[in-house]
Amino acid sequence: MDKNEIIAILEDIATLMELKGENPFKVRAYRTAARNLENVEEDLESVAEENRLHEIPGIGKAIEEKITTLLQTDQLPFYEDLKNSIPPGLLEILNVPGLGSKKINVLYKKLKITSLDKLKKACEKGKVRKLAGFGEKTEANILDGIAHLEQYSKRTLWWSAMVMVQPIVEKLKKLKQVQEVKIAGSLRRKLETVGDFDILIASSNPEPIMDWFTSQDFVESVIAKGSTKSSIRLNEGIQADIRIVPKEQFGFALLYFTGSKEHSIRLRQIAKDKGYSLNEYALTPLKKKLITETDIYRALGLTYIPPELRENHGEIEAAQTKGLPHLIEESDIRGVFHNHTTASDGHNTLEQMVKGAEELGWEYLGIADHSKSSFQANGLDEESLLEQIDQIKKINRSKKYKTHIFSGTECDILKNGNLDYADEILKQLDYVVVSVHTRFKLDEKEMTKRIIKALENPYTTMLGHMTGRLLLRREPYLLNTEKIIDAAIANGKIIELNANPQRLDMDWRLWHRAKEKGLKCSINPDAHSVEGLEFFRAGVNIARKGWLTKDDVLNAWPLSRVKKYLSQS
DNA sequence: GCCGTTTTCGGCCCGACTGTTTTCAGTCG
Repeated sequence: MDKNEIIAILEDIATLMELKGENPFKVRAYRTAARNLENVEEDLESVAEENRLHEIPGIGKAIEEKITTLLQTDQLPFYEDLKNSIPPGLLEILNVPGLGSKKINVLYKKLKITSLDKLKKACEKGKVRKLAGFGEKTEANILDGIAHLEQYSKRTLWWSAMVMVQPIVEKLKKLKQVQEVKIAGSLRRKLETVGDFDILIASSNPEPIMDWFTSQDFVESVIAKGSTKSSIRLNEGIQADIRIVPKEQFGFALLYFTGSKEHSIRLRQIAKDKGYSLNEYALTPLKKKLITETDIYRALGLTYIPPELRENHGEIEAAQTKGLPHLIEESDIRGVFHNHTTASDGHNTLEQMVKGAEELGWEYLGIADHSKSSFQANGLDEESLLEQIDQIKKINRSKKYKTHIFSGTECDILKNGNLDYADEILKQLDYVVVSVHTRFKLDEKEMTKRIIKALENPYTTMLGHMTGRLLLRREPYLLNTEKIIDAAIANGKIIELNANPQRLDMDWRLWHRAKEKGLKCSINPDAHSVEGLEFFRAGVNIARKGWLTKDDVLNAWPLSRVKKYLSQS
């Protein structure tokens, strides 16, 4: 059993205990343990074998025993008993907004409600409103919640979310009562997908803003409306929360509503250790005026932590010792490598793509059309590829564009780990991206071996979209990421950060440790059109979440350094 | 269930909004 499965079980235990009405602090202990386990980068089995599990924060005697049992036997009687003691339907009821463990317990005990379906019927018959602590409105809200559950429970890609929320922010900025507007929450932290939108406003006159916000065309329904906080549902089905505070509290509120929750909890603990209390309005009893987030971090003995890093993945410790990296920025990008043209499945010609890159001010652009096995993507046969190489040479020589073009390929990794072109072809290219496009269902061992073999090919430059995941659509294929990262480093290969908003692969959670081990990154938009080049911005967001600096990223290097690197690799 | 240079017992982050109540519990972020 691997770490992720154990994390899932610990979280499950927490939820089940919550439903049983267990001591909330006990419940929290399991959640904390699960969360802290996520941050463990060592192999869990070795840690367990060396009896060091209890050294992980939040893991004491009881949870250590449970993890050990799971590692050794793949099962946990305690967990099985817990599951058997609770009707599984109660878990899905937890997803109904407004229903928590207490209310669900009442429903279960008084009305024998064990599923969403039974809950719906009880509401329709008017039984729920008669329960103590429930009423007509609660009943109506439950019915409403069930109706929307399926439709609205989905998360949204960060990129799509920004498209929805930006126009709202722009309109808010124009209201005369609004002094300042900022997007907060997971959107500000640039998480790959978001569940809702948080917007924060500074104003001394909130009522007109709330009236405006809750009455616009983009509002499907108003969930809550108060003088400082309101929640609406957008027509697209996503919840948007707006919070209005006086200007002097804006920094505190921004910090608080940016989160993450885990990061905020750590900050509060640090404040408490220093004899303060931190909330979304102030750091008390400190009298000194703290205006910005930087001021607040400083008062806590920390350097400023960029929102992307606020995940409690070691950023607090680093900020205490002034050890945070100088994160890569959009303006550091000097070109991109993984792009397609009409030669394979792209929508724009080679020259249109180069012109697009030139307009972005880039020094270079890499062309990597599909290889011959990718029939579905009109992959190039050897002859067409050689023609393209010639064409690129001619354009470069003509100096028609300020942007230098590199000849590459996105070469399929065949089932056995061989590449789709022979070495004689590959060696004529400036670089080679290798990717898996077929046979996704191999088992973990075989897939890992396959990819490592491709990384061992001397002509391979970088690995494309490592896990093949499509966010909110397709799970990653099975592979051992640790082994692949190690193999890439051992062979001097780069791993791509595919910046397509649906991919963002390799995941940011893996980058911090990988870069410390020496892995280099290439932020690649996987553009299939000129507009697609813009995806590099989503890639930079994720690179920042992965603690990457411009030195870690090949395509933030100047042309001369890139040329030198590619000629030597 | 975890944790401890005040503690091995008694805490554990904190505030707004809703809907139910007549002063507050539950839920949420």
